[in-house]
Amino acid sequence: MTMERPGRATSSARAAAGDKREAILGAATKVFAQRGYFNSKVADIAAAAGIADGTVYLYFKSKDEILHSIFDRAMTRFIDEGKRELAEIVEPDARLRRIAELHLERLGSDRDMAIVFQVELRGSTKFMEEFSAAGFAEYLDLIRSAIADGQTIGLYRKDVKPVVAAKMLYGALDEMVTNWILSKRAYPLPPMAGEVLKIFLRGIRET
Amino acid sequence: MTMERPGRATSSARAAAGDKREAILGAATKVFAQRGYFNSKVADIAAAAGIADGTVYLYFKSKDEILHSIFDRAMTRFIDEGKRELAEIVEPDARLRRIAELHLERLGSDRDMAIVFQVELRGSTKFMEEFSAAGFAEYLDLIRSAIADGQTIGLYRKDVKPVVAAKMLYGALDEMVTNWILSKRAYPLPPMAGEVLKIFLRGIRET
Amino acid sequence: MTMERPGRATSSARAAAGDKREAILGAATKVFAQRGYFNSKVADIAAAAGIADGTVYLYFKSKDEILHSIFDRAMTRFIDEGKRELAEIVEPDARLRRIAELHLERLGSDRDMAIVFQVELRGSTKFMEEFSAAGFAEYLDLIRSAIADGQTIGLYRKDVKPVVAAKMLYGALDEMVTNWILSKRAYPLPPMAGEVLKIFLRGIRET
Amino acid sequence: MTMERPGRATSSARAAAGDKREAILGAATKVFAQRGYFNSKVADIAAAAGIADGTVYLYFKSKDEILHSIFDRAMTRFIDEGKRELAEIVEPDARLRRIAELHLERLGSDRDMAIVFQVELRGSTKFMEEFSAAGFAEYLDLIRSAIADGQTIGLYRKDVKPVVAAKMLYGALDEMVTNWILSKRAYPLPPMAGEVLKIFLRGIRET
DNA sequence: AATGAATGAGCATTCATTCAT
DNA sequence: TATGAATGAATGCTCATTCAT
Repeated sequence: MTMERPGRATSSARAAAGDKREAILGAATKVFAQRGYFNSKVADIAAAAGIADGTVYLYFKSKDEILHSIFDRAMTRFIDEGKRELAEIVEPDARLRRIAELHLERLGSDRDMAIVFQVELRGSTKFMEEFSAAGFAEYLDLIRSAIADGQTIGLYRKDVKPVVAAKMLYGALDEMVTNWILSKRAYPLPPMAGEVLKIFLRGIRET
Repeated sequence: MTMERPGRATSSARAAAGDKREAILGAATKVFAQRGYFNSKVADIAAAAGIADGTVYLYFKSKDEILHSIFDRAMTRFIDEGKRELAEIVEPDARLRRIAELHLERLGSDRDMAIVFQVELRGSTKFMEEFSAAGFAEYLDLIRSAIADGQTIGLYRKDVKPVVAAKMLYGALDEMVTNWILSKRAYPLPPMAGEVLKIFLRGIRET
Repeated sequence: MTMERPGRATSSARAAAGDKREAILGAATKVFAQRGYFNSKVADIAAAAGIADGTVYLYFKSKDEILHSIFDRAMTRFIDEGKRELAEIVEPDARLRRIAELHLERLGSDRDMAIVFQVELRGSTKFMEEFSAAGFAEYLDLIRSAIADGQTIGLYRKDVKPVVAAKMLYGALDEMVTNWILSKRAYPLPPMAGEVLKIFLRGIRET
Repeated sequence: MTMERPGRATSSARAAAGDKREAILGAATKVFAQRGYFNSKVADIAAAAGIADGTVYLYFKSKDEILHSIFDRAMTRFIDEGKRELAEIVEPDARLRRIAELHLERLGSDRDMAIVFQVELRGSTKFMEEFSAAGFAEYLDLIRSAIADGQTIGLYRKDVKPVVAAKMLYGALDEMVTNWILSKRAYPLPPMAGEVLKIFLRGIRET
């Protein structure tokens, strides 16, 4: 990683700017996941990224901004991918299923990232409020509208509030992730989507 | 205040000691809720409790132990109350309903405590693991067994795993609390129990 | 300094608060004089005062505040003493002479303090402006009014502007101090007052 | 800009080098005057000079050397000009007058330079000592010898020490400059020379 | 000569914890 | 028990300087 063959040094150095930012973000994700945000030193992150302490500040204004960037980057990716994946799915059941699967696939594919999302990002009301205001509201609305659509076409019960049902599904998925993180056993997370939906969809289905 | 007549010193001191311990715990809950665990100074807690900084260490070994004690105290109370309340309820639906209600009533009645539980206690995997190992497992099992009972008597579907269903219900309730905390509007939390169960119970019911 | 005989421990501890503040101010004056404000570490000051680093912050909010306090303390003392000394002197020549003597006596009696005043306090326009606005204006006015008085009674020439003459005297005294500080030879500063006045008073005297 | 035809490279580069050195010195004077030496970053200077940070080090060994160079350059200019201007003036009064005028003209014509001289160069005893040893001694001697000459020809009092009188004049002029820098009002500095001399020359004149 | 990304030593300040009274 | 002054380890961030290109 540090040593490069001479012949490739130039192209490698050129790509370095973006790479280094990514390296810091990756290192920070790992470090935050292991020690927690407040217990992580900037020096730890720099060391994990293989750079000098001061270099961190060429790419981020503060330790706090690193945490925010981890969140922003992941959220942007997640929402972009989500929109693309859901673009052609109109059937409510299918949409909710895809949402749930994506949720667990995404977080289940990167344990460190998941830990940061489930644990570190919640360590302060300040951040949670920002999180709420940012991507979360949009995400929750995605679920809510699918449920509302299902009600419109008579697929789902009209006596449940779509917002509440959406929060419920989100909360259930969220709990699956948290449990997976804390579990000592290593099991695949995505299959839990089916388990949750088995109950949830029956619960909101019109009889 | 410092000097007591010998004859009464012991009992009085004991009562005072308990009171002061409670005062610190209460003050800490408020302070942690407002500023977050890592941003709270022991001096803040002492000031809020109306005592000197050093006195805190006569009752707690460290700042960390205060957080733990807040959790332990609340969890003990919650579980005790839960056991008492649920002692005579055997019907699964009713048990789950009572559990959900208690969950939201308890946290909905003390916003600061709720913030500490929903936010601060999750700021570190270390604590979450301890939390998991401690009361949470027991709590989750309470839900799980009610569901298993429901399956046994043919009330609930046998194709859902009780553990998963239990986590799902817990996650849903948990999300209701988190949303309530972060919401700018002040609404009563307990009624959300009904909303959640409306979906959940239908979702696990045998048809 | 650290060890006290038991019998005096209490009163010593009681006096400690004021003493410690003084100790820090004294230590800082010495350290600033030796290394310069910007090159002095708070740790240096603490060490020189025989206390722990953090203790400094129990008495001062910042390194900057220490410098300000050195100035304030000295200025207050100087002005108080000046007012007292000058209270009964009305004759302009005598007043100017006493002012000049006090100026050089005061700074000549504490070389470190003098260095801080002549060198460190001038290392920034910011501080010089504050200095200007604070005691300096008052001090200069003391000189100015003595000269103006002299003009009124026909002792001093009316074709010189009192403000300019005042600045001139101040500048001359100031230069004596600066030269004294930088000089390798150790000579008494106060006698320079006579030398300066020999020229100055003749310069402004009505013929 | 970087590539030059071989034939012209040397002279062109040499000129550019000198220009760039000047540019850095000019930029540094402005920056130091505004923010103070210790609060100025080398990056600020480079930016103000329109060059890259690293380029500064092709012309100066350190930040400190820049300050020294500013001083050296100005002092050399000042002394050269002084010698030229004073070459044909032998009459003591006239010499002192010309010295005072030059002093105030020079500093009064470049406020940033004046600030650096009056404020920044005095922020450390170390520098002041060097300053003393360098041009200042020579400058002071210029004044002193003029006064001594005046004594020899019976123009000035013999009971004043030429060195003290020289310091006094210097101190007075210096104070005029400092006051001018700190003043919020913008007034011409050179006329103050006359005001100062009006008093000073009378003060040293033989009666 | 010029660049500017990278370095890493350096430091003011905070705050959990201790302990003499 | 209670106090609160004192401690000193800990750390985010800055910035003069270097050096590969």
